[in-house]
Amino acid sequence: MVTIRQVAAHAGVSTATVSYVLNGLGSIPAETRARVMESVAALDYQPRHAARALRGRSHTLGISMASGYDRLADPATAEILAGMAHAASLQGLALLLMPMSDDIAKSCVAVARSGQVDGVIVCDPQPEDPRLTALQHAEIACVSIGPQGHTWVTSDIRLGMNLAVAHLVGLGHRRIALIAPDFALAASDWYVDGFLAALAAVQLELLDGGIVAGGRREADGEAAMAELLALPEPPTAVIAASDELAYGAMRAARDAGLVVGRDVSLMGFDDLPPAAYLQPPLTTIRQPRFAIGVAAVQLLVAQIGHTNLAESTQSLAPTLLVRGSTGLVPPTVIAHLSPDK
Amino acid sequence: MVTIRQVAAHAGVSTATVSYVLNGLGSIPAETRARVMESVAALDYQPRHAARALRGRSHTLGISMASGYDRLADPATAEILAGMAHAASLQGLALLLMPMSDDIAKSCVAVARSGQVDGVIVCDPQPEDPRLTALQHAEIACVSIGPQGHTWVTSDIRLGMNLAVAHLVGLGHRRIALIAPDFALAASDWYVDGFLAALAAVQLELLDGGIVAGGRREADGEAAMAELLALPEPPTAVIAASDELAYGAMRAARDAGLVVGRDVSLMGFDDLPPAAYLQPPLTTIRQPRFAIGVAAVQLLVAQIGHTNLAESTQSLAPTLLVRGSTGLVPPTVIAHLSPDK
DNA sequence: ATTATTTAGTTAACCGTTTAACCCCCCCAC
DNA sequence: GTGGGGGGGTTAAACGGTTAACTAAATAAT
Repeated sequence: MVTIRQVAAHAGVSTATVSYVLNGLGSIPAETRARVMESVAALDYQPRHAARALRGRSHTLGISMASGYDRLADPATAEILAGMAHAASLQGLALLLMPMSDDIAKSCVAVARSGQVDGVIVCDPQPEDPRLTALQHAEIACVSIGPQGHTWVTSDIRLGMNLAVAHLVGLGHRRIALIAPDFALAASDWYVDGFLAALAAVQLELLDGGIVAGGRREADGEAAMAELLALPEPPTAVIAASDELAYGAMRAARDAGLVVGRDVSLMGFDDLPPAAYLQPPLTTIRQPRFAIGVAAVQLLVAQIGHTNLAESTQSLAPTLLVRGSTGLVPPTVIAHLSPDK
Repeated sequence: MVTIRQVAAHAGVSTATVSYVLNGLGSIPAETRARVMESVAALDYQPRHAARALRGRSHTLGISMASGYDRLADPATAEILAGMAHAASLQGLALLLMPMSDDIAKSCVAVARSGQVDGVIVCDPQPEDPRLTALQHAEIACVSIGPQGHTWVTSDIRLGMNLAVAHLVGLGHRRIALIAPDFALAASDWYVDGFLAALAAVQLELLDGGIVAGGRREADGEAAMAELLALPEPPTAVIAASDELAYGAMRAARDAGLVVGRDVSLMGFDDLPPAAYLQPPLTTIRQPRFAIGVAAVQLLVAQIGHTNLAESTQSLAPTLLVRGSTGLVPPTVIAHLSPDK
């Protein structure tokens, strides 16, 4: 193991000089600098991370996953992770997947307090997430992926809902329903609020029974869609608050003998991998997951630099992905509705 | 910041005693142990990771992704990652996503030599991957995900191919073709070899033109399937070496007016998220990705412990997932073939 | 009764960097 | 000629643990 002392001896200078050269500090003339760099190269010197971290920062950001490994295996999470890795690499920072024990909040704070990471990105924060309160109490820099805590970044669900409604209205739909998300979700209100606001923006009234409780799983979407189709005056278009709900909704529609995209329009939210492969391919709102990862790292880095833990939040714009599951409002329905107008 | 010295003072012992208590070493009577633990709790002491790593190991495993963040965003990679996280957590180890620069091999070795990680898991190793040679040269413990280097873990493709062929033969198929994978893939030979071996095992001859060059992308699968269907005596069942190829193959079959699962059987490999949502749902060979991640961590830990870098490889068993894209061989074909027998 | 061993600790030397504080020499201004 | 200032370094004290080597007392063996 080559140490800074050996490099110093080889270059005929003190260890301090070597350190200054390597960190670009102090006033070192080019000639000395070159000599030191030569010795570094000749001895193939690699500074020890632990020794350096013992004084300063670790230059590592921690990623705290909610308990259970399914979150990490989730394609959506993976994309966020990729964004974080990208942004971190640009800054020369490493990312630490924090180990999780039974008590995540405790182990999460322990790793941060041990100085192994300079800050923490909290994934899938629950309302009143114990990790956030613990981290804040320990005065550790942290950013959450989702609207929770003092600093967070998330997808602008309201905007997404607006895009969805506008798209459907553009196709002639007037009777639009919403399959709501799991109410345990931190952003669940945003879907409903956003939907109502979007309807209001185009002066459309909420359908009777036009917002139906959904959930998280495909089966929930199926049940919700069945409920909507059983309505006396069913909607011509349905927005599901997640792709997974939409998968189920599509099955329910098909079971009811309807052709999705023709007889009824259906939209999802998220753009998960299967969306493009459904029959018909699912029109959906793509969440800016990569960008969310990038932004989270940037916010965290900013927070680590200036120790003022100023509140700072960011909602990133999702995008509309038009595929086959949405189409012009069926003519029969238009005929049926026109007398009312 | 509470240090071990403060804990020692509080408990009325030396720092050595505190260290021994915390690490479960030395001969410390229960009474003293309890007193120390009380002080630890009272002062809310958290050992500094860097200080501890400066002498011993870092208790962190590095994960090196091939350049480009798409790999990290890949659902398959995410599942492997989840397995690694699971196994690592059980051992109290953290996982470091190593930052990547232009020269991955160099930055990868640099992080390991800096002691920030005790070993490296190399994902998506290419044939003659520079990371592997560099790591080996630096005598750093490493395991690759894929058959490359001295220690690796991968899916047993040959076994998977056997399962696939056996399944199709069980349905009465005799004319089975293979859409081969990207030949740049480290395990590409295994698909072809495994296919041939599986045919031989049930005394079936390879169809004329029964192995067609595939690739990686969906479009490759589509072209390959079209080629197979244009054969004078087309196969009744087709195995694609990846789900992605199968997606394309399914489209080609549909475009040719065939109903997959009835007129022609189609299988994939991998079981990616869309597979279950295709029409019909894709019968496929599920790779044991989570288990691969677990095994990789275990192999790496073993290698870090005993410094003998003994070669050690592991092929984990994939499983057959029967869905709708495979079915009994069409009766017309049986009729057509029976005279030959 | 004396020696050997075990128990229960302590002391202090590391681990490899960073960085505040200092030093020396030369040049310049007054 | 002397004081001030800066360029180009050096010295040594941190940083916060771990652990080899040692000590002192108690217990066991001969």
